[in-house]
Amino acid sequence: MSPRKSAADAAATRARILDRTLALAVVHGLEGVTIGLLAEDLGMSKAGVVGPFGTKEELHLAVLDEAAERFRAEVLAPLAGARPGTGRLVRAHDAWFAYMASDRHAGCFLAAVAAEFDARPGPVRDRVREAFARWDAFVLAELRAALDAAELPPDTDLDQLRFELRGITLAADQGVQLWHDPETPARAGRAVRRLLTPRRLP
Amino acid sequence: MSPRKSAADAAATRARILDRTLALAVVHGLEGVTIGLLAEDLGMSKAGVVGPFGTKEELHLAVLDEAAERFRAEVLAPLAGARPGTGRLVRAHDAWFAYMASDRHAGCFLAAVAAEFDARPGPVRDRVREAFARWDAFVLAELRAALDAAELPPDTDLDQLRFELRGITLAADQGVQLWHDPETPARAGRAVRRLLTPRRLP
DNA sequence: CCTACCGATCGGTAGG
DNA sequence: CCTACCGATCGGTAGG
Repeated sequence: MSPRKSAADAAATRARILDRTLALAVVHGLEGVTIGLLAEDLGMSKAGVVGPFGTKEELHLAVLDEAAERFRAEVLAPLAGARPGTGRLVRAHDAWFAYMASDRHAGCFLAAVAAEFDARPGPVRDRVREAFARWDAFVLAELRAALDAAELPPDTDLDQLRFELRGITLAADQGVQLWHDPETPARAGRAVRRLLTPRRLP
Repeated sequence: MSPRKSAADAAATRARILDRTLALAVVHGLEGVTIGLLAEDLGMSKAGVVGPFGTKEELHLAVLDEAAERFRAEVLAPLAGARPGTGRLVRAHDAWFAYMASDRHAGCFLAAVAAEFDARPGPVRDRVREAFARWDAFVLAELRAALDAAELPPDTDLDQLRFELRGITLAADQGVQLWHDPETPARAGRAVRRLLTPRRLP
């Protein structure tokens, strides 16, 4: 407990811990962010770091939620008013690619944790799956709207398209994170357009 | 040193250690395979595990080479006699997707380590990059051969195609590892064909 | 390739 | 949110 602090102070401390955990996890992986490393980084005691969350795993889950929320706020929220369909889906991907290339890596973080925990059943893997499943649901809804609006050929395999869009985002993630290729966002944007823009036959 | 063992025995021990390290790293990540875990799994002492390699990092590098060699032997070697071009490139991807769906995961392992170490400069990241760069070189050579044989339109952006093929393999990896979707290899194969098969205009 | 051991660090708790 | 502390495990080494 923190008897000297108000509820607002406690929430601010929690937010600081989540922010640094996210930043360190991008480098070291979620499992690599030890309580000790985090305590030193924050200039706090280990007990102070774990306290607000209970256990390291609860902290992990809170960081995943924080990353998902940042991603939603930065990539999806600005498009809330636009009309569903290929146009908004292309812009959503462009926003993601720009977000990747910035120094804020919530999306890359989720992809990295997906790879880190894909063979380890448990609440962390479940939470990452849920984050990806929410994105998939968004993509499929946009594709269905596009199909209804005849922006895509009527026989389009939407699941196939969703799979290929996922591929482009993962390749973009690798292009940014592993290769530091500055052309990645543009290349990924072109790939999305190749997939979603109907081929006009001459 | 192991004064009671012949050189052949020493090599067999080394191979056993590498085999188990690879299997455990698929689950726990490369950093998650501690010397103690490995020693218990192998029924050996920690000194016996580290000895043949010197340090844990040398063991890591040896495992990366082992994975790259297995991948080469299982996916690329069988296609050595075929003619370069889109046909062989499609078959190489199909072989990779089938390999993913098997219980042998050297390819997935390399992708996982790429994500695990992409923000950690050092020899491990360098080695993973080299493995991916070798695959990229193969892909680009096939694409150039395809272009020379007019299997692709003359204005094809080969780097763009290489990027999109990388995306398909990463999406396939996630489909198998995170989602356990049995349709993944077929779906990924279709994606590769959509990309490499020239669109015949009516 | 084993035993025995090293200092450092792990996640976490008791108590304030 | 801190100090002080717990047993367990970390990577690695000395010596055989």
